[in-house]
Amino acid sequence: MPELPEVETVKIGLRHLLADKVISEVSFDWPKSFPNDKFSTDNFLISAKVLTIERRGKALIINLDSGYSLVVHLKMTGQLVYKDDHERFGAGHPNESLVGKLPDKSTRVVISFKDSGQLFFNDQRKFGWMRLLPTVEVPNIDFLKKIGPEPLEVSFTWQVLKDRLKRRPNSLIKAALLDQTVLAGVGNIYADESLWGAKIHPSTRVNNISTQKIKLLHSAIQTVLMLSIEKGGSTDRNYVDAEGKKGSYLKFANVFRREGLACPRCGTTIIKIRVAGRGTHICPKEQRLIK
DNA sequence: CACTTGACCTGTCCGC
DNA sequence: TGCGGACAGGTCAAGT
Repeated sequence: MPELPEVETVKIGLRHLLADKVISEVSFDWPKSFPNDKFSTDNFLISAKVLTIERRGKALIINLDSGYSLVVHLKMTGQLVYKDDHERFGAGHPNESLVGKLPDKSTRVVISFKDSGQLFFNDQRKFGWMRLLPTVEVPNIDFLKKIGPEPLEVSFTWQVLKDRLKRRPNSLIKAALLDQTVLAGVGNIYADESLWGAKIHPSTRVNNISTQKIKLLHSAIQTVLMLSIEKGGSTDRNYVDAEGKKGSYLKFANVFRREGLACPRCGTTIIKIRVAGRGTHICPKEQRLIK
């Protein structure tokens, strides 16, 4: 589920919704979703105020004035949704269906705030996690320690992409793009969309991709990610933003989940194949495999 | 060592 | 309707 554009959208939403909020209570039902002890939560979560919220790859970091941070990874089906106590959504309101019914059976963690409001961490498949740890330790957790560069930073040039891909010279390009240590934030949707943009077959070995194609791929990754952030991300099944709203990028997608439909460039029927163990969407005419 | 495959979970959809 | 199996946006550990 949430890839870079979705997590970025959640981040932007939470920055407004949680600004200066003070935590009053936390509850959780599934230890793997929130593996923290009572001592830490009592001393560094309860009564702490939200300072800043950042994103690194697909991880979200909520910094508190207690010197601790909440690090969240939504994995496939995670949601971070804020609900104000006084808000009441009527029938037909876009938020009514989800936010009005929270908590529900997928709710793993509830964080309540002093004046008003609650933050719900929902996660149907229970792959996601939220961890409370000292802010200075955040960069040292395994996931963030090994993660690659942010693809939307100005420092992320095509040469950087080329260098990063050299770490996996014999991998299929799709597997390399999904590897968070190569670059941060690209998942299955945006890998497919970017490879279509650059007209590269996802099973092409990294070694066999020309510099010219790397440049095209670099540009396609940035274009696709920026467009998706503009559209509030992609909602395929579960994803919603911090207000419970769906993202609309998939209306603009070129190949992802469009098998059987026409390639927007050439009209050839898009097919779905399996690459690197993942469902993969391509235009079979434009994305030819070069061995 | 580089790379690929299963495991972690729940829910939905599709064929019989 | 019911049941089994495949599949779903991610990341590790364990396998080759």
